[in-house]
Amino acid sequence: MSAPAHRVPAGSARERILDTAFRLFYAYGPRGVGVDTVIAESGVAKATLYKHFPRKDDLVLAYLDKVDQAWFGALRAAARDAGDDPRDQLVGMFDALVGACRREGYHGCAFINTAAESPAGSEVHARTVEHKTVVRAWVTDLARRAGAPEPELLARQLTLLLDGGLAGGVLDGDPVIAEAARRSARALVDAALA
Amino acid sequence: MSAPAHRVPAGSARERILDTAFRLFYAYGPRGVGVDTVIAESGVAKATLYKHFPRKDDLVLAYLDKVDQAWFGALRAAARDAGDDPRDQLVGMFDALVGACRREGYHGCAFINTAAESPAGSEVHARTVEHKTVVRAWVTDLARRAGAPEPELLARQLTLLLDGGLAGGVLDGDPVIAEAARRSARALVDAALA
DNA sequence: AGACTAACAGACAGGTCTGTCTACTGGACA
DNA sequence: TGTCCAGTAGACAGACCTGTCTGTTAGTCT
Repeated sequence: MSAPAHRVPAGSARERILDTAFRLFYAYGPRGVGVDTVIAESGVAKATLYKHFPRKDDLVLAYLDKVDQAWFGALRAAARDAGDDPRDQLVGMFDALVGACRREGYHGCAFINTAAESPAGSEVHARTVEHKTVVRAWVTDLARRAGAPEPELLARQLTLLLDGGLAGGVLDGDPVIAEAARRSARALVDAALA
Repeated sequence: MSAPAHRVPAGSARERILDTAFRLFYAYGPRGVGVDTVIAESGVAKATLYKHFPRKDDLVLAYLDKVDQAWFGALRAAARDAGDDPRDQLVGMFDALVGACRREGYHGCAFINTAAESPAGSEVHARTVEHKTVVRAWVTDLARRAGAPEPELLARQLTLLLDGGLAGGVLDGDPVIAEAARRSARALVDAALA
């Protein structure tokens, strides 16, 4: 079960690279950060980086997977914290957005930002679509359990608000945006389940 | 009043450059298009481009101004077409989003896309904030005239929907997104003015 | 005719980027 | 002791990018 002991710090180089890439890519966008910078900041040799991530794109995709885990996790945690009623959970997930806005270095949606600088048919694009689809499916399920007559529509409306709140974050992380999104969510949920 | 006749085709070179930049920048992002490409596609000499736009950034800013005119113009036109009631205009402006989604080559919000690939304190960023502020001020005015008790909040909520709809456009121009935004707008306007 | 101006054509410098390659280091295992 | 392996260090090729500069062409005004 335990990782082979002779393999030094269990992939520490890979993790250092990915952590550094996460930080830099989010702050400046993948295109705005050269591999040399990632190498320098993570204190790793170039050959090591290219061994773990043969193309820079592989590193970008790994970065997006990391973002997906973090963001989707935050959404589910916020929904869970809102109680047992799916109706409250649909609104409560917006606390993840409020929290994100408050975080130092908040810079909007990593997926949208990355997709914006990637060619149309790229893997990055596909991965982003996949992420958005998974999140929306989860929200749709929540809406269905809340008893919404048109769960797909409500999910679409709520994810639209999420995207809008995240997109605006590229400019400033004003929490008033997240609050407005939260209040919109409440109004839409109430209207759908009236 | 008329432009000096001796000045050949009235800045045709400048316009050709700007039109080409508009098309290419929107499709691939300013960073994804080199000045050499703009030169080649607009059939202009390099010196001519750099005469009209001393730095590439100047061209990017001119591009954003063009986008601002087009998009803000489309929003106002859609609102105007919705009738005289400010309440209907607040919802009607979403027809601009529906129209944009349907357009060939639709690729989301040029401002957000460009801001996503620009450093934090850049002129591009400032111009984007300015654009969003102007649009929101206009929506706020509409909300006030519609009699909303909290026009700033309603405007924030509606522009959030606009941004969300536009942001999602980087991935696909599914008109169902714009329709969902429109229906959200109706629900939010009704809820605010109930 | 002469001066001016807008634009064309394209070489060039200097920098950055990705990705490859060689040579070396030190620990783990047989 | 010898082999393997992950990692370090850094040179290098080749592409691309911005911005500058030189020289030429053609039309317009005086």
